[in-house]
Amino acid sequence: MKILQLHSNFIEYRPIEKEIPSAEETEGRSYRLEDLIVLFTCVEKGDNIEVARRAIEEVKGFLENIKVNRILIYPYAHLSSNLAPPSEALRILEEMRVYASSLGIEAYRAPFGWCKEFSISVKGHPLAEQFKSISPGERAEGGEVVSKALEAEEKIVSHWFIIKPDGSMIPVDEFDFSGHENLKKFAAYEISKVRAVQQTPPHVTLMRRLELADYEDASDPGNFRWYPKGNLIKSLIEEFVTEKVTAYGALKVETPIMYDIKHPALANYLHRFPARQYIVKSEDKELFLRFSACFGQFLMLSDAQISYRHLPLKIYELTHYSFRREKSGELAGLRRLRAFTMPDCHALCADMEQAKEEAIKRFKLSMETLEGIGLTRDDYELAIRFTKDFYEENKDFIVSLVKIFGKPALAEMWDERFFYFVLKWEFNFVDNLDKASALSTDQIDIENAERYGITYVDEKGEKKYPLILHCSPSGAIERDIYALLEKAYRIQKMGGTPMLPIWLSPTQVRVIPVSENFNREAEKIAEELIRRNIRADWDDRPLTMQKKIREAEMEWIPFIVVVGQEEISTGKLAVRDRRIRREQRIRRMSLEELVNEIKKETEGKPFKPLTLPIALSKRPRFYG
RNA sequence: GCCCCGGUGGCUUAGCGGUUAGAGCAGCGGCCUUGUAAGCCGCGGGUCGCGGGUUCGAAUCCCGCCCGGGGCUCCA
Repeated sequence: MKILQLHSNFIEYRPIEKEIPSAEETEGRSYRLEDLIVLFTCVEKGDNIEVARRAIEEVKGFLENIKVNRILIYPYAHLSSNLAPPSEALRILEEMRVYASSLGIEAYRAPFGWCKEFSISVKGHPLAEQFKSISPGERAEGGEVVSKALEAEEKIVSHWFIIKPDGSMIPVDEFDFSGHENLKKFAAYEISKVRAVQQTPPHVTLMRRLELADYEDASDPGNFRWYPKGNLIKSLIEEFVTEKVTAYGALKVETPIMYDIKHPALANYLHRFPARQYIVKSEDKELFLRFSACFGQFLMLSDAQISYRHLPLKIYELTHYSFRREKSGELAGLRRLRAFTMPDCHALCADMEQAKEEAIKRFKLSMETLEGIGLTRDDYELAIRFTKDFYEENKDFIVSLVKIFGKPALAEMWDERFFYFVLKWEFNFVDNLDKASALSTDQIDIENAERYGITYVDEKGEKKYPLILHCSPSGAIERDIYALLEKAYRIQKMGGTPMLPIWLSPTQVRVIPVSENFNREAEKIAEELIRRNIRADWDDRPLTMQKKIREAEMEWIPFIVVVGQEEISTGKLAVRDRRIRREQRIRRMSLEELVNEIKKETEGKPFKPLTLPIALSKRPRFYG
């Protein structure tokens, strides 16, 4: 159906003569209507009642906007070369009028099948003239790749339980959540999907104030800019996760970020994955930007020679970036982005026994990863999702995950399998707005080896399809930072001092001279700390010491060293330790003791220098 | 994507039909120079998100778009 929609001061029309034998009967007089929307409407082959109604619903929205409630449906064949038969067209036009009337719109229809003369006066505002095209069964426009999984998921029947570490499985509504408030929030979020908070997420304010990251208007929503401090934190976490995963034995690789949308193995997978893609056009090809490392790794593995002796075979990539063109309303600060950095580790396993064994290793790896980043077991909740069949055959395995986790977990059981996996678990963080987001996750995939032609040769020399585990031990790096910031905010709200883990603090030690006379000493101390691989800087700006301390505190710097005559004479530094409560916050210690304490605190974590000048007067402000 | 809310110097904001749009912070210039969360004075800086409309007159009212937030929905 095509509609030319005109916001008119008036229209006058007069039927002259019948164009077709089936024309409606009508008086030959002139008709005039004022202050209305005229809909020159063309019914096309295949249009149905649903199209008629949808057209009216769209028009109704417009009527409400411009505060008009009168329409004229004017049959107008010239808008299409694919006309519906006249009888059908008449039926649909009449349906439009009746439906409009039922919605309280004052609706008229010009007679069908006549040659008419008309005069019209169209208003001059920008919205006055519009063209609409409505086709039957139309869902998304623009020939976009819409996931079948998205549609399938709407039909999924889920059963919700809480599994306790002792193995008992209790329907969610019978579980006593006392002592498990966070799990209660998480379960409520997952099941009822109801939340009623309306405010900027705390981490968004913090990521800007701390000059970590910000929105970039010139890009697509959900694509962020990262300032030096944010980039440092992000790359430290990336390196930490990479070290963990490679220590676990994964082979680190790199694969392209875009793929041909028409590639046979990929086209199918696209439909099985519930996400929308960015499309890049290149000459006559269309490519989609990856939303995970799956394709690249699967294509690589399908070309590899793999023996049962190599299994379980682990392969890893840190996707910088993965892209998911989430609907604009779903984006939220660092919690939900369109471009994000995600570690993705696949494991090929010979059979379900090996897969379960490997899954347990990865489960532990994920806990160690999150806890290394700076979250504790209290900060995240476990969800396990599986099919009914899988549960019945692998109950012990599911319970063993909960046992390792050590807290009750939310379980979702599906009657049927809609996805490529039979089991999936995630660690979820619940934020200050009671929203839950997945961090670590792993899946047992029973479908993609075959789809991608990934095989291994077993003991008998036969080709077999392995099972594939898909794990992100930390989840998106941006989301880890979101969790750390939300956690810090929560601590502050409860009267504590917010801070980042010391290994992630952009400045670990700030040196402040009591006056300009001690600038030289302050600089020397900062330089010495830097020489010892500690991120130190010094405040050389012409401000009062009090103000410098205040600013250092607002930057969440873990250690502030004030240098004056006393320190020079005694050789002991006055160290303001952020981890300690107000009263005893200042500790006397030597530089050596300070260095050792930081080294001990950050042991086993990667180190990178901060790429900002050591002297604060040389630093630009990126925000505020 | 749909619905609701918002966008005023770099940041936080006042003004919400009627003078040259006002402030704090930051920046710049100067003064001050020893002890743990804001020292003092001065100066510069604004197509009031963008486009259109209404009006004698628009930051202010209307429409569209962009960006952000929230909700629906969805996910790492």
